[in-house]
Amino acid sequence: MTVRLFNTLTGVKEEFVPLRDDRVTMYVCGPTVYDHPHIGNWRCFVVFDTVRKYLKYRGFDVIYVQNFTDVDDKVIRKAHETGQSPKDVAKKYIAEYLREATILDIERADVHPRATLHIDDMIELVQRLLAGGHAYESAGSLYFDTTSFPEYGKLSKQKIEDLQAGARVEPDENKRHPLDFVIWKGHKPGEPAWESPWGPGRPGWHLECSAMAMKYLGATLDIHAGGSDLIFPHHENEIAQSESATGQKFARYWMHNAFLNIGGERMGKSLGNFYTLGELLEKYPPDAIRFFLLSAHYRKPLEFSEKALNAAARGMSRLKAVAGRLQRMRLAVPVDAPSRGGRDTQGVRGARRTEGDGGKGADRGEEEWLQRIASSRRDFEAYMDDDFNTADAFAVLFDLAREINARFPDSPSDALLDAAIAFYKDAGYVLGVLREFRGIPAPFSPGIGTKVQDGEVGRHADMTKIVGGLISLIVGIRDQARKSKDYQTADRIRERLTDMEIVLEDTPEGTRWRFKGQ
RNA sequence: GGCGACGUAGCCAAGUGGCAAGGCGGGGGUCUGCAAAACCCUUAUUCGGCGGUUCAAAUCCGCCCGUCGCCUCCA
Repeated sequence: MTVRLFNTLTGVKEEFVPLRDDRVTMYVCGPTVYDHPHIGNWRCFVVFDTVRKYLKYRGFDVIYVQNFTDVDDKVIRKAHETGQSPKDVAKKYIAEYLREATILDIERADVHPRATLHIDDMIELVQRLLAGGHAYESAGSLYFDTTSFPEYGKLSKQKIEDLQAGARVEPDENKRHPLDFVIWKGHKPGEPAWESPWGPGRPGWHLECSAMAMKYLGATLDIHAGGSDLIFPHHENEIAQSESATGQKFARYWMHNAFLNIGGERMGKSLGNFYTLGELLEKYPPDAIRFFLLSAHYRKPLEFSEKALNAAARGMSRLKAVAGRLQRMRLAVPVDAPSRGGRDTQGVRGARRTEGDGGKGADRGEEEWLQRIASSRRDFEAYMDDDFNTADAFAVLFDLAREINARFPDSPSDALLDAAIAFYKDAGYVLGVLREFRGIPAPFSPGIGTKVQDGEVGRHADMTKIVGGLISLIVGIRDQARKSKDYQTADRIRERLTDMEIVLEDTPEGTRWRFKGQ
């Protein structure tokens, strides 16, 4: 099987074949660093992080580039509003982006180029366009001449005439054609400017992606991705510029994600109907948020609601629980009395008893279980191969989880446990969930109620330890009460802890506690 | 006006020709000192509406209704 993906350029699902054997070059349009991204923005970053990871899982060496737009109208406006320099604004929000991306288990790009550090590359690109007759100077600015690129409109499937018809483009006297776009803006007072052969100014928005993508990934990239709002004009313009300059195809596969909706409408900064990651993290664990963002196919709109987030959190909780069980089985040392094989399978016997003999409960042998794990992995791959169907991929994890909870062997072989654990770890890596299970420490524990703040990380780690110790102490006291049949006291303690979102579970192996949702 | 999506159970959502995934929620059980967790059973004879093609359609075609996005900064 091979990976198939929907290519916006051709409008169909295609087999994915990278230009160079096992190497994939991928460019994803990154954030404009003037504020925190909202959760709708994060959908894009999470989706393409997942694409990247799956391609890596598939054995491709992925070179992933994601830019930071650190000079544009919004950055400049923010700077004026806050009395900072545009540079400081960008610096702050780049740091914020990277911190929040880590929380969502988004891997660092191989290169995170910043527009302001690539002015020379952009000037060079403008010069090539000028030399090729694709650009012209007008009133101190430089424009791309869209009529010089016959294929203009091929990505958005628009005809130049149609675009003109409805466009509410404010007439720019300096443009020869309404669709022409600025590639170099002449200097205006109060704006940052760089020297250029055409005098001081700053780069146009579309130019940076072309220049930086080609600088790090070559004239032709395998995958170029972004939100579907970027199809036109941003990506259309990138194609026009890049292909006019190089004469080569700019990107072979274009991928675009659909929006996150709220109340049926697109979540957006300007509409004010957005949630930031920080807000959601106060109520939901990061992998629940990530699961939610991947619970619909990336090309379909996804409806945001707290209800949906809650559902995702509960679901993730189940997945984490089964992963935890597998891990405890793997780590368990056989100190228990041999007569009691059941390690963490409480309820299993009862379930079997009530099941009667419907056949469903028939025990599988070791070999059959290994095959079952293998078939889950195959299903997972088949769904991901099909244009990254994360919704179905998650369904595979849930199906297997139920079976494991219901009737996994009491004494599985190491090989079987390893196979099950490896599958959940691999799938968890690709989908960006089950972080603790994968051995990656959580950036923070939401249940403790401490917000992640710069400089507080160390202190918070101590708090985690202290709180954990205190809970264990209280749980120990409660267990004493239970042993002496003082259930009134035991229940009171449990109720109080439950009120604090600390869940107690009495099992044959003793009492376990966890934060709600964990 | 041009281009492009979407409408599947209470909610989120997969499925694009062969008897409707998965998650959450609801109902009923098992287990438990009681819980929690887990498991079992159950919860859409039906996929916006009406026609058509087909042995067979949520899936293809046509029309209609409704919602949304892009065409302007926007993930």
